[in-house]
Amino acid sequence: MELQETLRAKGYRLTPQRALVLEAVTTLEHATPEEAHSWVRERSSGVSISTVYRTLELLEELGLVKHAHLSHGAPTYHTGTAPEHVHLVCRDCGEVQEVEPAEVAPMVDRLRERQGFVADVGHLTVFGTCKECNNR
Amino acid sequence: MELQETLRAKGYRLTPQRALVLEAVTTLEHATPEEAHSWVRERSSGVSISTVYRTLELLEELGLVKHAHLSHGAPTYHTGTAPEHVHLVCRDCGEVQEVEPAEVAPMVDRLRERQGFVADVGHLTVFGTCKECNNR
DNA sequence: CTACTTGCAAACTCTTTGCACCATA
DNA sequence: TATGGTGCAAAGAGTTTGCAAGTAG
Repeated sequence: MELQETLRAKGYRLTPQRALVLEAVTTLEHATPEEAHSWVRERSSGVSISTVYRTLELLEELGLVKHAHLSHGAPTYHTGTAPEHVHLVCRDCGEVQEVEPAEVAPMVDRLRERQGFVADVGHLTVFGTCKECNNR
Repeated sequence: MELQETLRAKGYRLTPQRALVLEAVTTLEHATPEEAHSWVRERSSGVSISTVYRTLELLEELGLVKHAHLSHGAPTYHTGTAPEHVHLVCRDCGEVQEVEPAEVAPMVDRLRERQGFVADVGHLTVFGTCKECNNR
């Protein structure tokens, strides 16, 4: 199993909790720590929220998950192995859309060329108003 | 005074606290609620942090200030009348750069055309690594 | 076995809210 | 003087941490 190896490579152990948290993030696709915790608890009721936080941090360090800020509150995690995508968050209806990095590529290229700044596209969240809300 | 009028137009009152908070944001250019509070306190020691939060929310509603998320923690406020700008935040050194909306205009246009999504450029923060950190 | 992990509870940071008193218009 | 505003303290989210007990390797 890949998780096992990735953990062991850095001296960490594979525990049921860690496997569950990773599975939660993978399954839910976008999960806050709270949501991941609920999902995990349905399978194994004793897992504490602290472990979820610790595990998410660990998985992120290992590159297995990434997070983005889609609201003012909690961050949302998604698998780090999934294709990168940019989040569009509508401030009126709260809807979250995912778009391909190609949509923002012109900006990324420009920033790299003119500012020497390399954008982390996978972490990018654009706030604004969606199509539906603009037509109201 | 402009602040006075803007407030009164919506039935709000001009108080010394409100004037101070706006002045803090204008002077500091980028201030977290905490930083604005400190600044205000140097002038008027009794002002409470709750008032700062309440005032920032109010000023934002009036369009006099805007906020962006430049770190995982507190939001930073800046005057809403200043020219819009995009924030580039380096995750290695923490430096915050401001660039003109023109830098991201191609992305904004593309999102509007293809997704019907109107981006709020003034709120946009791009995380990544800056020129200096890339050359290390 | 033993070092790494976990659960629990407490602590912490940032922000919001209820309420009695205060001050603007 | 009538609202709207303020300070204070307490309550809430979200997150982190110390520590004793548990467990993977």
